[in-house]
Amino acid sequence: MITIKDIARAAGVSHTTVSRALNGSPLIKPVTRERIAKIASDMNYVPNYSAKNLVTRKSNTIGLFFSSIEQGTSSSFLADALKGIRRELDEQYMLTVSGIDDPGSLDSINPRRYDGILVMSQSELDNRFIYHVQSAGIPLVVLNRQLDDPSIPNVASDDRVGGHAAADHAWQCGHRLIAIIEGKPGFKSSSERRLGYMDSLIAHGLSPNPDYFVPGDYSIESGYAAMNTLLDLKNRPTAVFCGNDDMAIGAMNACFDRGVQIPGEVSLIGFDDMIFAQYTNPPLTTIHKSVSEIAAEGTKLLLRRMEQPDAEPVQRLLGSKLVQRRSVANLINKDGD
Amino acid sequence: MITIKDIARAAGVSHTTVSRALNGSPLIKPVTRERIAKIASDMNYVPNYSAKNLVTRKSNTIGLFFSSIEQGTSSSFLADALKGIRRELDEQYMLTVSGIDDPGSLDSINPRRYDGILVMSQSELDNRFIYHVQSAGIPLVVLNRQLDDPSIPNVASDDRVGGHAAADHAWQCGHRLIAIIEGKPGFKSSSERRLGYMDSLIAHGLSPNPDYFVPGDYSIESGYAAMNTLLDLKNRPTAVFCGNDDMAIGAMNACFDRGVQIPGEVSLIGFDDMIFAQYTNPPLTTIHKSVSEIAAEGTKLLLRRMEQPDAEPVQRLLGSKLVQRRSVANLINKDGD
DNA sequence: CGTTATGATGAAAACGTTAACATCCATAGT
DNA sequence: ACTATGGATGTTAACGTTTTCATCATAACG
Repeated sequence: MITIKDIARAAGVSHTTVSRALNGSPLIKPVTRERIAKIASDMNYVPNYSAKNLVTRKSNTIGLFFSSIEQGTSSSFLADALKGIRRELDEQYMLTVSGIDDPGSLDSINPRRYDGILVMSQSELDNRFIYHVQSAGIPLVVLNRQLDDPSIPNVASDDRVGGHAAADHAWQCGHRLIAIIEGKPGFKSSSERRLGYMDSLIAHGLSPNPDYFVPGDYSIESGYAAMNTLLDLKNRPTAVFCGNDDMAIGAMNACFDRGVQIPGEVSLIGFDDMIFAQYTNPPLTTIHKSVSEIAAEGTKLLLRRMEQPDAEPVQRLLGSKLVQRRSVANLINKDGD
Repeated sequence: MITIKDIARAAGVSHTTVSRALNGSPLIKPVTRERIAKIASDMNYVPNYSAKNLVTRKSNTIGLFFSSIEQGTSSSFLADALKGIRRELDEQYMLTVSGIDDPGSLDSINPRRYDGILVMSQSELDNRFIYHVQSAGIPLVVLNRQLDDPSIPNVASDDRVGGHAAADHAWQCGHRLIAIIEGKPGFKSSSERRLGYMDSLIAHGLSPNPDYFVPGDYSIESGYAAMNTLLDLKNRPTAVFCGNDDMAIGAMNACFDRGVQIPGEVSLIGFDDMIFAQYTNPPLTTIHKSVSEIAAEGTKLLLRRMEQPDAEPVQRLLGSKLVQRRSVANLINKDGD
C-alpha cells in the first residue's frame, strides 16, 4: 500500500507538502500541486482514512438509524432513504445503516464513531434513542416523524397538508359524505392528518359528522374493523380517508368481503403511498410522501449542522402530494374515474 | 475523550497493560484484567477505532453493495438483508450500504476501506463490479444470484427447487394444464425456474406443451402481455406459474380486465414473495425466498473467508418454499381453496 | 544595499492504539 | 545458594496522516 511518503520520495518533496497538495492547501504552488497530484494518481494512491481520521478527530461516517427495522412497514423506506441520502453525501463519507433496536446500538453511539446521525423514526418509542444521541453531543437530524421538541432538527412530510389534500380531492370529485379512519392515538401523524382533513371540510363549509370519525391504529386489521362500522351506518359515507395505506388495505378487504364496490359504492383514499398501493385492486389513490426527498433534505441539514453545531435547529415540513389512481369515484362527470 | 493512557494512569499500570487487558490477552493476570475493565467502564471508555484500525491495518467495516438500488424491485430486499447480516455481525463491525451504481462506488473499493464485501446482486450487470472487488483482493461473497464462476463464494436461493415446488403445488391441487411465464432471457434465475418447473412436470408424467411456455422479462407489463396470449389460447391452462411476483401482478391485471376469475377460472403462482404479494386480490400464492437467511448465511461465509482467505470458495443454495395464499384453486375438493 | 515582508517548503510532534522487544521478579531445578 | 525458566508488566517504536512551528528564498521597500 502506498503512502504520502512514497509520493514524497517520488516527487522529491516532503510528505508534508504532499499532504498539503492533495488537500488543496493554498500554501502550495499550483504547479507543484499539479505535479504531485499527477504522481499520486499514477501511483494509484488512496488515502488511509484511519490515519486521517485519527489526527483530524473525525470518523467520516454518517449513521442512519432505523426504527423497528424488524417490521415490514419500513421496508420500502430504506431504499428510498438511502437514495436520498447518497445524493447529498460526498463520496468521502461512509454511510452505515443500523436498526435502533439492534443489540448494542446504544453503546456504539459516540462522537468518535459518528460525525453525524440520521434517525428515520416511526414512533415515539424512538425518543429514548434520539435523546441519547443528542446528549452524546452528536449532530442529529430526525427524519420522517414530526417532533414536538424544537431543539431537535427535524424534517418530515407535512401530514396536515396531506390530510387536507386528501379531503380536498374527495370534495373535488363531488363527495360530500367524507369519513376518516384515524391513525394510532397519541401519534402526532394521526392528529395532524385529522386536522388537515377537518381544515378541508371546514373550508368547504361541511360540518364534521361525529359518526364519520372512526378510530384505528394504523394496522390492516383496524382498517378492516373501522370500515365495517362505517358500512353499518344508516347513511354511509361515499368516501373514506384512511390514515395510512395499511388501513386502506384493511378497508378494501372489508368492502370486498361484503361485496361493496370500490370506487362504485365507496371511494377510498390512503396515506403514505407504500409500494403496494399501486398493486391493489383497484390501485389506491393516496398521499405520497417522498421519503427520498425527506432524506435528502435531512442530509443537507445534517451536514450544515455538522459545520455549525450552534446554529438554530431547523424543523422542516415537506409538502405531500396526492397521487391519483383508481379508488376514488368522480361523482361529477359520472364516469367512475 | 478518555484514552487507554488515562486508564493506565488511574490504574497505576502502563497503557500497554490496559490495551492487553481490554483485548483479553492471556498475558494479563485475571485479577488485574478485572480491575482494569472495571476502571475502564467506570470512566466510560470507548476505544478509538481510527487508532486501532490504523495499527491493525483493518477497517472493521463490511460493505453491502446493492445492484440497481434505483429500482423499486429491490426495496423489500434491503431491510431483510440488513436484518440477516446484522444477526451474524459482531457489534464491532460497521456495516455500510451503497449502490453499485452510486457515483464513485468503484473507486472507493479498496482493501483499506473494507475488510469484506457483500454484493446483493440482481443481474449480470453486476459482474464488472464483482470482479473489480475480487481483483482488489477484498474478501467477497455474492448474495441472491446464482453464479457460474466457482471461484466466487456465493449464496442464493435454489431457483430450481422453487420452480419445482410451484409446479408441484399446482399439480397437487389437481391442475394438469400448467403454463409458465418465463423470466428475462439470459438470466440464470429464469432458466433455473423453468428447469424446476419442467422437472416437476416430467416427474408427474406431464408432457410440456410448447404453447404453455410464454416469454416475459420480469416486468409487470410483460406479465400482462403474456397472460393475454395464454388467455387467447383455445385450450387455456388452468394454472400459470409466473417467473416472479411482478409478472404475476401483470397477469392478475390481465385477468381482471377480461373478467377472468382468480382462482375460479385460472390459478396463479408467483415467485419471490415480495411484500405486496399478501396485499393483492386475491393474495398471491408464491415462492418465498428468505432474503434474510441468505444474507445471514452469506455473512457467516464472509467472516470465515476473512479469516482464511485461501479456503476453497463455497457456493450454497438455500431452499425456497411455497407460501400458500389464495390465488390457486384446489380442483380436488372443489372449494376453491 | 540592508531590512522586512511574503510565499513556499520542511522538520518534528501529535493523534490513540498495538506489538516487538526488554525487563523484572518469583519460583523451580540443581 | 545460584542459575535457568517463565509469567507479568513496562518501554518504545510504529501505523499514515495533519498541523504547528521553523526555515529559507525571493521579492518589495526605503
